[in-house]
Amino acid sequence: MAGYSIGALSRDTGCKVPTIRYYEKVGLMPAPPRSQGNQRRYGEQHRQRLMFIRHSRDLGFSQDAIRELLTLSDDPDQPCEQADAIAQRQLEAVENRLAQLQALKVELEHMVHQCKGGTIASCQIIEILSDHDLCLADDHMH
Amino acid sequence: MAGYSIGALSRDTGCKVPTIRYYEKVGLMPAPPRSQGNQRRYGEQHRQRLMFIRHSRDLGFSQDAIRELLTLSDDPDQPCEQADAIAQRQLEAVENRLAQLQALKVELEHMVHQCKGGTIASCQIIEILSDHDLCLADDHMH
DNA sequence: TGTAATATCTATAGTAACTATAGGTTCAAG
DNA sequence: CTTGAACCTATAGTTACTATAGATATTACA
Repeated sequence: MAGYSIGALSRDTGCKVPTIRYYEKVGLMPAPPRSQGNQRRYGEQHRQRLMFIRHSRDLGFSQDAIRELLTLSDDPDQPCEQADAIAQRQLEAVENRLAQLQALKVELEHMVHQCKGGTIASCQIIEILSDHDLCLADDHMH
Repeated sequence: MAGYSIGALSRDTGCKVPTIRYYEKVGLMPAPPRSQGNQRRYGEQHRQRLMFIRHSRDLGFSQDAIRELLTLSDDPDQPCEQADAIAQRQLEAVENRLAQLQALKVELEHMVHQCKGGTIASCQIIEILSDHDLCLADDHMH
């Protein structure tokens, strides 16, 4: 019986076995042929597709975005504007998240440096968390 | 009947009504007294506690971390080492995430700038996503 | 005081993106 | 041919909420 087992595919791609089955269930991966005993048998095109999915996930693309990208990549004659737009959106999201985390880091550093030991009664960390006015930026995320 | 309604508390704290009920269910907020008709009635101490929770969430603390922090703050004579440790841990997590996002941003920018329009067949975005070797850092997160 | 609009109540299910578990079957090596 | 690892399905759990449905309470206004 030719083809990778799900475990081999998993080792090959770094994607866990239950995750591969999950991707099949949600339709990111096609249902592969089965062995006589009903076990999944994958081929090269499955490996490619799974790599694409993992790489996209690593880059923070959502399942929905990946679904779009996969549909696009299945149709090589389409203009690539849409793919570009998806990537642009992702880039913007990442940039926003970066800015938020930067602000957050500053505030956490502030909290940590304020704490000089002692008891909770005088703990700046608890105090800062209790009183929004004591924090540096009024308007963190959302 | 004295006290805030859940809606008033929500407006006051910026925390959605179902979220307040949810916090009660998971034990972050205590069950408040009820009106004759079984509606929740909150007081000032509830407002304080909810603010603490929201602010902590905004800073990215997990529910578990907040639970710890709340236990600490309920016991003002404890040394504040533990609160400091929680904040430190949180700071480290934020720093790691920042580094990851930086790498990610670079790669997305690379992808986006490579794309010069055209069709999917020649689209660098799809190509980079398809072939891990084309990406800048081999080893993004996890 | 009556009524209508708004707010609240509970319980349950859904969200994203998986991970873990239980209980059973198949495969590959010795 | 046996045994242990890998595989199968189905279901439940994770985090931190959000949404829904159907019933009751409160409040504002006439």
